[in-house]
Amino acid sequence: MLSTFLEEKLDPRVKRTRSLLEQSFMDVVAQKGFQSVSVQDITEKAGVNRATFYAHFPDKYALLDYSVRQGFRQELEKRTLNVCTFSMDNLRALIVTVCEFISNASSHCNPPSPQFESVMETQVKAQVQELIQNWIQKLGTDADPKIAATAASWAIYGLAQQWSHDRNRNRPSAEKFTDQILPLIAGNLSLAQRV
Amino acid sequence: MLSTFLEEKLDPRVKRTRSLLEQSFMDVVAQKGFQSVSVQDITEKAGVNRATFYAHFPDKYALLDYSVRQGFRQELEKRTLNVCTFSMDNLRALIVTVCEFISNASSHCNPPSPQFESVMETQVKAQVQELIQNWIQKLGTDADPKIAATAASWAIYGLAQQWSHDRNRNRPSAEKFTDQILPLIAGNLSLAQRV
DNA sequence: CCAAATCTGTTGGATAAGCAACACTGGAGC
DNA sequence: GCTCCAGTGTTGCTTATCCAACAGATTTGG
Repeated sequence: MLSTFLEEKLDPRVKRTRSLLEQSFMDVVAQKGFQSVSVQDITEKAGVNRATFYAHFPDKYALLDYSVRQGFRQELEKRTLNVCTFSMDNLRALIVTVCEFISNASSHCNPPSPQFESVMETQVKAQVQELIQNWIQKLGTDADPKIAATAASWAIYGLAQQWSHDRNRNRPSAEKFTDQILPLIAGNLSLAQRV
Repeated sequence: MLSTFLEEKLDPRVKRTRSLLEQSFMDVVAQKGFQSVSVQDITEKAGVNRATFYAHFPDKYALLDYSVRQGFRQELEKRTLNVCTFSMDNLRALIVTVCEFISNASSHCNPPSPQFESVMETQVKAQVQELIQNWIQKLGTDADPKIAATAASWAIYGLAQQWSHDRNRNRPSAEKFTDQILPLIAGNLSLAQRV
C-alpha cells in the first residue's frame, strides 16, 4: 500500500497548509518555471505565512520532492494500483500512468528544468519499484523481487521518458505504446532468477 | 464603498476558515436543503473543527446570513458597482444583478426554505438600499436619499422576486425584464422630495 | 565596482484552530 | 411513559500558524 497510511491521521491544519502550498507551487511553476520561482511567490499565492513554509519544508526543492511524490501517489490511488496484486492489466495500467504522468508534468513546467526532471525520475522510479517489488513478493515465484523490480522500474521510466520526449507527429498514444512494450517489461519480471 | 474595507486586513487563518465554512455550507445546502443541514455536516465537509465554527458564528443561521451577504457583495464587486457613481447603466446593472442573484440562489437550496428566502430578502435589500443611498447623496439633488433609496430597494427586490418566481415558459430574460421596469425605478430616485 | 533591492532562513511572542470532554436538548422508536 | 441517539453549545488545554523583525546571502542596475 505504498505507506499511504502514514499521513492519514494528520492535524487538519497541516493537511490544509501542505495542500495549499502544493497547489500554489504547481500554479506558479506553470507560470514562471521552477528555477525563477521564489519561496515568497509560493507562500504569497497560497495565502500562507513564509515562516510556516519553513516549518514544513527546508526549501523549495523539498516542496518539489513532496509535490511530485504526492502527485504520482494520487495517480496510483485513482486507479487503485496501490492496493492490488499483479496482473497484466495492472501492469499495463501502471505503465500508462507513468507515461501520462511524465507527459503532463514536463509540459507543466515552463521553462523545463533539470532539477524538475531529476526529481521526477527519482520519485516516480522509487514508487514504481516499490509497487512492483510488492507484486512479485505476493506472487511467490522464484524471481528475485528486488532485482526484477529494479530492472522493470528503470526500463519503464526510461521508455516512458523517451516516449514523452518523442515529438514525432505520429507518436503512438500512451496505450498503444504500452501495449508495444508490455511483453518486454513482463519479461523483466519473470526472468530475474534469485541469486 | 459598502464597508468592504472592514474585512481586508484580516488574519489569513480567519479568512481561510470562513471561506471554507461558506463553501462547504453552499455545497451541503444544495444537497440537503437548509433545514436538514447540521453544523456537524458543515464543519465535517469543510475540514474545520466544530468548536472553531462556534468561534465564528453563533449558529447555522448566522452562517446563512454571512454567506448571503458575502455572496451578494461579491456579485456587486464583480461588476464594480460598489465603487461607482449613479448612472442609468449602473442602475440597470444593479437590477440585473439582483434578478440573477435571487434566481440562482433560490434554485440552489433544495428544498427551498422560508428561512433562506427571508435572509436573502433582508441582506440583499439592505445592500441595495445602502448603495443607492450613496449614489443619491453623491448626486446632490434635492431628493431625500433615505426615502428614495428605501422605495427603490424595496421595489427592486419585490419585482426581482416576482420575476424569479415566474414559471411562465416565455418569462423574459433578466435584461429584458430590467429594461421594462427601469423607468419605474428611476422615477423612485428623482421624485422623492425632501421633507 | 558599489549600492539598493530582493530573497532567504530563523527567532519569540501573539493568536487562531484543533481536540476531547462535558452537560444539555429534542426527536425516534419501543 | 421510557431510553437511546444525534446534534448542540461550551470549556481548558495543546498545537499550528501568523507576524514583525533580524542578519546574511544573492541579484539588479547605475
